[in-house]
Parts: sequence; C-alpha cells; structure tokens
Amino acid sequence: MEEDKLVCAENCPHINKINKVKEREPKADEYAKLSNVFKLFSDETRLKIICSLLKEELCVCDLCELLNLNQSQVSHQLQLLRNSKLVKFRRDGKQIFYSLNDKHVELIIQMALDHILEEEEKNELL
Amino acid sequence: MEEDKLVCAENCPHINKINKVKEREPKADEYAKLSNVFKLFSDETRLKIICSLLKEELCVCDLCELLNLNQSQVSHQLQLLRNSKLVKFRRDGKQIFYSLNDKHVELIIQMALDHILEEEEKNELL
DNA sequence: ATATCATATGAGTATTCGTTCATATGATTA
DNA sequence: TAATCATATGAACGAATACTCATATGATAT
Repeated sequence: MEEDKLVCAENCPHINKINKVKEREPKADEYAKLSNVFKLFSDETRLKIICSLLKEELCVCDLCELLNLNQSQVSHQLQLLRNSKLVKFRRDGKQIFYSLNDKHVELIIQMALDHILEEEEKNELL
Repeated sequence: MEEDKLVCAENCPHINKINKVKEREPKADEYAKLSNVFKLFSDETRLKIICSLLKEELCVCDLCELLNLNQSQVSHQLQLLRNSKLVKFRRDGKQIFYSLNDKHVELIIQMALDHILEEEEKNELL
C-alpha cells in the first residue's frame, strides 16, 4: 500500500535548492521551443546547410553542390528549417534562394564552437 | 549514359558564392562535434536537466523531484551528459551530485532563448 | 553481515527521424 | 502548349534514440 517513492528519504530532495531552481527556470512551452531549435541544429546535414547560409544566400542546387547532397535531401531539410522560420526564401525564376532569418543563429553556433574548442584544450592538457 | 546531374544547368551553382562559403566553413570533424553538442540540448528531458543544473549543483533525486521524472530516466540522460563531458559529478555518501562542466552552456541556451523571444515578438506584430 | 538507500546499467520496445525513390508543382523556354 | 528545369512533397524503409522494467552496484546504517 506504499506509494511509489519519487525522492530519496533523508536530506534529499534539497527543497531550498529546488525552489531556487524553479524560480529561474524557463516556462514549460519555452522548453519545447528551445529543444526544437536545438533539434534543428542537431543533424549534421542541417547544420551544414545552416552554416553555409551564414554568410551567403544560396539556392537549393548551390547547397547540393557545396555539400555533396542530393536535391531531395536538401529540400526536405530546408522544409524543416522553413517550418521553424529559421530560414527565409525568395523565388527568382526557376530557382529559390534561401537565407537565414535570424541573427541569433550565428551566435548560437559560435558559442557552441567556443565550447568545443575549450573541450579540446582541456583534452590537450592530459 | 548520362551522369546524374547534381547541379542545375545555367547560372547555378554560383561558383563564387560557393567558394566564399567553403573558405569560412567549419572543418569536417567540427561539424560532427557541433551536431553532437546540439543533440544533447535537443531532447526536452535533457534540456530540463541542463537548465536545472545551470544555477545549482543537484543530486539525481533532486532532479527527479524537480522535473517529475523517474530515476531511471534521469540517470540514463545524465549518463549521456557525462559521456560528453557536459556535466561533472561528485559522490557524497550515497548521493551523487551533478553540476555543469562548462560556462558556455549557459550562453548557448541564452542565445537560443533570445532567438525564441525574437520569434515571438515577430509573431505578435502580425 | 544484512538490509536499505541512492544511483547506474542492460535489454526490450516503441517512436522519432533522416534518407531514398518516385512523383508533383510551378516557372521558363522552344 | 510541350518540354525542360529547379524545387517540393509523399510514402516507405531503416537507423537512431528515449522510455520502461528489471536488476546490479556501491555506500551507509542497523
């Protein structure tokens, strides 16, 4: 008849800490949006597309050539990026040119690169 | 007998642009590392764990209580974060306390939050 | 020593997600 | 108005992955 125990018995959970964390945490829907953004960056193919668009507006076939991917692959990934408004696009005749829709993208990638570089430095010290 | 055509025929691919992009792009192994980092942030459960650890060192059972997750779930996700060196941990008696291992984590999340907020502002203008 | 507590880990399952193949759409050119 | 070009889209398949359940481990307390 005991209830399932979620928390450990004694000192734990540390209620003070937990309340402190709860105050500052993102809202429930922000977690969903955040994880969705990171999901877009988490696939190597998409990430390459995003990085390619960092500096230059490019058409689908530029991306295919640049990244050595087939057209369907690129278009499918671009659709995901479009749906999340991470990229914008304009048609010019038969071609469609994509570009990034938000200046934060570059910052996010730069922070992650800094993180990776620090990891590498740590490893070199071993 | 024709080869599969990867690029469009005429103006495209825009060789100048492509070369320009190629100069600045991350190296091949950096893409893999980058996407792995973002993959860690891309699951909502892991993201909640990471955000909880932003301000406070917490034990497993704190995280269970705080996020309303079962112990196995939390431990499995912590293992992924450990393997990628995103968190560090110390044992104190029966409990194990986790904390973030890198100051860039907060910056990455903050940039992503800024991105989301800007998206929301754009939507409100409609 | 044994029981209990906090956490870790392995296997199995279900779901998510990326790629491929085939086809559709929408614009241009002949 | 056909044919072709650039891109989009749908369905199917396979791989990756998150969760659950059961069990193992390592520390403490009795």
